[in-house]
Amino acid sequence: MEKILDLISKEVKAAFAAAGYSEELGRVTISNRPDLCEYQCNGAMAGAKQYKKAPIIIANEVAEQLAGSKVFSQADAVAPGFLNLKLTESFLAEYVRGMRDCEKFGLEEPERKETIVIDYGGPNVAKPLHVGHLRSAIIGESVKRIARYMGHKVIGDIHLGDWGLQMGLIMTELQERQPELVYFDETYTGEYPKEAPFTISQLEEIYPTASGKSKADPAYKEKAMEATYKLQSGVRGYRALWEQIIAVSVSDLKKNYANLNVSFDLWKGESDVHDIIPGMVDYMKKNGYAHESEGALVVDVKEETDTKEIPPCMILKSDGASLYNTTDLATIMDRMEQIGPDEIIYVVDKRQELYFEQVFRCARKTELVLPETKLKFLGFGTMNGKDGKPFKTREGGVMRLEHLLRDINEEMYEKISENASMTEEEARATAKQVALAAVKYGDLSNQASKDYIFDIEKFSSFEGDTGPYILYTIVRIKSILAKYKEQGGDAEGAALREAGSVSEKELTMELTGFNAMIEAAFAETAPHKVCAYIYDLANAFNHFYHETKILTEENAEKKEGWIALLVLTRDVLETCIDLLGFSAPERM
RNA sequence: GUGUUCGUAGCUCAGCUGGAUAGAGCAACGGCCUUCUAAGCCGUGGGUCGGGGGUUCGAAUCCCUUCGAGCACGCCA
Repeated sequence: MEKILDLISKEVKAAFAAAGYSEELGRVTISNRPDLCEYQCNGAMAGAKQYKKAPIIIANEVAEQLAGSKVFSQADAVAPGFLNLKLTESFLAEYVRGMRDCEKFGLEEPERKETIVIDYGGPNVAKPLHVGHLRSAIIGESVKRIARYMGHKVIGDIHLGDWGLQMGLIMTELQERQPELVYFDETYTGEYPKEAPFTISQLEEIYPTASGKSKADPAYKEKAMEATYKLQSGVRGYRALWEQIIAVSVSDLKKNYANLNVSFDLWKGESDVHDIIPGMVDYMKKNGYAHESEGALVVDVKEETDTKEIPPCMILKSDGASLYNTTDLATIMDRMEQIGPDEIIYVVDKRQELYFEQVFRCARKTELVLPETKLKFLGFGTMNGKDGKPFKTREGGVMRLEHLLRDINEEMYEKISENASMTEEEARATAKQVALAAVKYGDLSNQASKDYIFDIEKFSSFEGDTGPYILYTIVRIKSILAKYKEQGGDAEGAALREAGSVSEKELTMELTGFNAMIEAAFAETAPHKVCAYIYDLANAFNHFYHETKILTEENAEKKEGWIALLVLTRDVLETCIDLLGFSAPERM
């Protein structure tokens, strides 16, 4: 379906043309003076100079053309040259009926279905998820869902940190503790045990211990580097042990991400591209892209238009070892070969922006990607505590994601058990659902690129612009619809009718903005636009709700129309929160 | 130092592809529950959009400048 603003603009453009002016002036926007009109067009003022006429004269001429329009019940020229517009109820009802009968509420399929890889999550194996991983997961998941809803083919890749020195450190520490393990016996040729010789909590404790030891003890570090080398050169026992570490860690990560309602299509990691790195480096050397600088192998990525010196992209360190750049470039190469995406989006801490700029330029220059391949950096800001400083536990340490969620779930459970009469089981489940909405909405309603204050009291509050408020609105609608059905009504089959009150019309108009909002949220990778939209929609609904007694309405036709409007509102709201990555309970 | 992002109500944030009187939420104050969930709704107060200059019929929005804050800047990831 065409977006409603385009449809209206078409009408006004025709009027401009008929009055002898350029069509371009007829662009319509949503009114910023809702007390005066619903939509407005400012083209008369823009065209005043070109046509050497007072804007109000132009506006009047256009308004005359619009008289008797089936779209506008009102089209007034107002000083100094605004064109104030109101829609006819019939046009609006027609549009909203079309919306309901469409697959995705009138959202059109994209002209070209693109393949998009979204790189988010980025946890490290054997390290617990902490609050720093929260934003990438929440934002990435939402961006993925929005792109998919748009009709694109979207692949979410977690991009695990599963290679390199950290793995060597863990294995070294394991060897210290359990030297008798067969993995370390290089003469062993048999099968390795299926059961891992450690649990996830042991693993999580081992890494920081090993990391600490290697800093204090050079010999220990040497051993870790050797272990890393053995792993990377494919020594059987080390590979087998590494696989165990990955397996234990990944199953724990899956559990944690599932609690966040986040899922990945690919669980690829840095290790997956290890084997293709030498070939890539050769290719860069042979084609003259890479050269030596201060002992390291680099690719220059400066451009003439730069306002600042951009350092070269390093491919190999002066000791010949690969580094993060190398892995990321190899990952791009791998993705181009395996998937061939039109676009890759990185949902990463914004502090890495310059780094990714280098990588992107390097990938382009070395033709790892096609000229038309889009590489997008979606940087997010820091999650701060109420003091405005990076979020910490009360003790000043890094907060584990698990603990954060546990605390919020508990707090929400207490609130819910105060109000509602539910079984403990239902209250627990509802609390979890509401808590997730609180956290996600709290994050996503801010622009991703900005730092934000993680204020759990604010987010989980039942008042104001919060996730719980959105859920509450949905639950209200569901409750009415359930009662309607109890009375024998057919809610899903109810027919929409023309709006009979201001609040009903406003709610309807809010609904019509859905497709344009989704397109904007996708184009700008901006989930916060979805939040802003559902907040307005929820407000419009609650306003309507308080003015309208639905179930007690005598006029059956009116009642049915309202029910139909509620069904559509519920469906749009639930679709939107699904795009944000959470869901609503039946009651709360 | 260079670059970059940002500065909007007491607090947290929208608005920024230029349009009328700059919007929400929280906090404060005042109303509305025998009626579909008051986790709601309605209202009041609160602003030199950091300062200055420019472009424009018209600027929170675009340009310049200045002050302040965060962040980044080749062998970490």
